[in-house]
Amino acid sequence: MELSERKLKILQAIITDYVTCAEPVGSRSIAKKFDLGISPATIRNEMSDLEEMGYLTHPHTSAGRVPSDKAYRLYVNTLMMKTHLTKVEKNIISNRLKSNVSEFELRIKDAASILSEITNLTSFALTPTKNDDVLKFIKLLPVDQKTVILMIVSSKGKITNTALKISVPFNNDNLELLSKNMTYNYQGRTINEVLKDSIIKDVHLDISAMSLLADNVMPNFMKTLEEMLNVNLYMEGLTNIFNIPEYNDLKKAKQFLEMLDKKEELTKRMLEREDGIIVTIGEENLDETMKDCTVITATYHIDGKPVGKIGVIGPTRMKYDEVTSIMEYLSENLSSAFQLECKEGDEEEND
Amino acid sequence: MELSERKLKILQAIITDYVTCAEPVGSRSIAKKFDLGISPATIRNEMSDLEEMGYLTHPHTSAGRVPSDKAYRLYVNTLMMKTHLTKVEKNIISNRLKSNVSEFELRIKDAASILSEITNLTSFALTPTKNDDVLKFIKLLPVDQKTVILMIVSSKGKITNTALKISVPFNNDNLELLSKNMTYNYQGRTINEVLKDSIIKDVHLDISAMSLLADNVMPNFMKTLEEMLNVNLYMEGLTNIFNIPEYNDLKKAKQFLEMLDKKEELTKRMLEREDGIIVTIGEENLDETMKDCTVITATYHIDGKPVGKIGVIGPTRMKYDEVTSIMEYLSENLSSAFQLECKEGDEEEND
DNA sequence: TGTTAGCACTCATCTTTCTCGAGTGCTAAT
DNA sequence: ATTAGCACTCGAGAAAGATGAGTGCTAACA
Repeated sequence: MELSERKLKILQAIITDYVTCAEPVGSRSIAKKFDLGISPATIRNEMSDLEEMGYLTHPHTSAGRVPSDKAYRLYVNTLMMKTHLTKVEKNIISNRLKSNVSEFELRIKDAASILSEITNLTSFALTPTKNDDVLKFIKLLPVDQKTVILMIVSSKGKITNTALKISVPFNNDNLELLSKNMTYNYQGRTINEVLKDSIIKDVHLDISAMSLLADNVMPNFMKTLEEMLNVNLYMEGLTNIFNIPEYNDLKKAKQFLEMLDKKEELTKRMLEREDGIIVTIGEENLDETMKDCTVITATYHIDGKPVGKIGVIGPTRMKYDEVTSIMEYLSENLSSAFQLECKEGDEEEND
Repeated sequence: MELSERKLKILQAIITDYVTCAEPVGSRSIAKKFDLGISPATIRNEMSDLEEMGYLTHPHTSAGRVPSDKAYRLYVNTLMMKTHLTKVEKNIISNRLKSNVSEFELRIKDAASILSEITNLTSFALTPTKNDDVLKFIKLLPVDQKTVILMIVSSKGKITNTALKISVPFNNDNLELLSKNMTYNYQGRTINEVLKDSIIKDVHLDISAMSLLADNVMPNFMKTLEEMLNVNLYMEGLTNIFNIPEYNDLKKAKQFLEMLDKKEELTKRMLEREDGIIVTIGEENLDETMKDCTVITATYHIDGKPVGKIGVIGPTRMKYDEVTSIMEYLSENLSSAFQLECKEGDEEEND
């Protein structure tokens, strides 16, 4: 059987209706709401065909039709049109992203926040992966007689520091020398390289006092590098699911929230996804617990490279057109927000 | 009417039973489970008295009795005995706090995590307030020709830094001079003082080039200080409520989660609470949305000063003895974990 | 041949009724 | 003062019935 123009129109009508009303759609209501020029009976026949073809399902005999995952897939791939965000929506997004917050992570969290507010879905944001982030310089700063701050700056402007308790005596010159030595050794290498390549794991220094200091610093340096690789996951709008009919049931809501509670797993799954706007609908999700959800992710960029993701999770019944449009706009805006701060900047040797 | 010894015993029995079973307690089951040497009929009479006195309530005629907030209050104040944590529990707590995580905030979050896992309640942790944290030194470090890192170290070892884009030319000497100047001006002052005292908001420098640089740096310095004052709230074990009979109802669960979603408000409320182990039961909570919850908070210390809080939120029916004991042990452990890292250290002038 | 009206049939949902039993409160006996 | 006995209450859950949206089929129509 083929998908005639009319079948497509009917399918689109059903999806449109179901997405907003969340109730199985009957032939009569389609005939009334959409001016297709055909009677309920005809629509019924077509619906029956569409069901046979796998685009619709039937909760039970006397209920209307519900779009299947396959139908949503078709809709996303070919039927749906990009919606244009209103100026108001655009303004909300760009204004809120124009952040009066200087902290990087907070802004990413904020992006997730905006996303959940506009879509009324549960959203998340992943902080950038630093896999191919190269070290720029390493600096040790004295705090007091036993404490040193280890500061690591990477090319993407990520700064990390840790206060270290040092058990051996040291002075400014020592620290300065070690800083330079470490910078010289690790500059331009990715964090992964430094961590994996055991050859360069030790800084060899002639003076024994310095060597002792290095012994104190190196384990913490490595630990800090490891922590730099961590990706954070922020979730927002968790309670939104209570307003979604699909989860109007304690068990379902519980399952949903418990799924999202496993943050490490979720993070892993999301990192695996390709770049760009990716939509996975129901059964398409590899994760068993997500088989009745739709996940949409978008990528944001720093220095033109995709480094992090934002996304939404919700029922398969969602306004795909609106949500994807919003995410596209939001991720682009987020990228350019970072662009302003983190542009170019790869000069060498400046401390 | 007076609370005879026997009435207290019965009340205690009812509380003990209700706290574990979550079902209204009948006279017969008390007589059976607790060897009080009196018959159900006698217990019924006493129960009737206890109800009159406000310690018990009656969902309906044919149901057993349920302890009131007043009963729990009595229990917490006088009836309850401190439970001793088992070695296993103690080990779990101290091992997990022995953190292989260097980042300060993560460890606090981890404490909340432990708390929710052991109590099966929803827990939270507040990061330290930095109200009376004094600035130790300020340092500006060059990254590239347009970027400078502003680093602020406070006495409690809190380090913050921000990458600043600078629109005027600068060199190492400039930065060094400005760093020293700022350190000299703000060292030893609390963040609040620096923020409020408008007199010292500007660093006055003779050389005009330096003045321009300072103009670039100061707004960000102030912004960063403001952000340093922020207290973070971490919540853990949100989905635990789904295992609590009291919230076995979509509406209740929703209300609960939505209450916790208002993080700013919650943070404020929790900061207002006194130090030490504080228990507020049901109606005792000022917040309307918490009138059927119990909140317990404990304080952790840095340098002997109470600076942050951990807490649990759950139904008024909870194991007060266990939970408070756990929280006491946990908060003490958390304090001493920080003690190790943040001890003394108040020397001056070292950069 | 495609479209439509008509009608019997289905089945989830809502409401009502009924039954069951845990637990009380009262009374009278100990 | 305590307790046994018994009638009474009332929520919870099961069973039965009513409702109505929506289908699927058939036969008539263009």
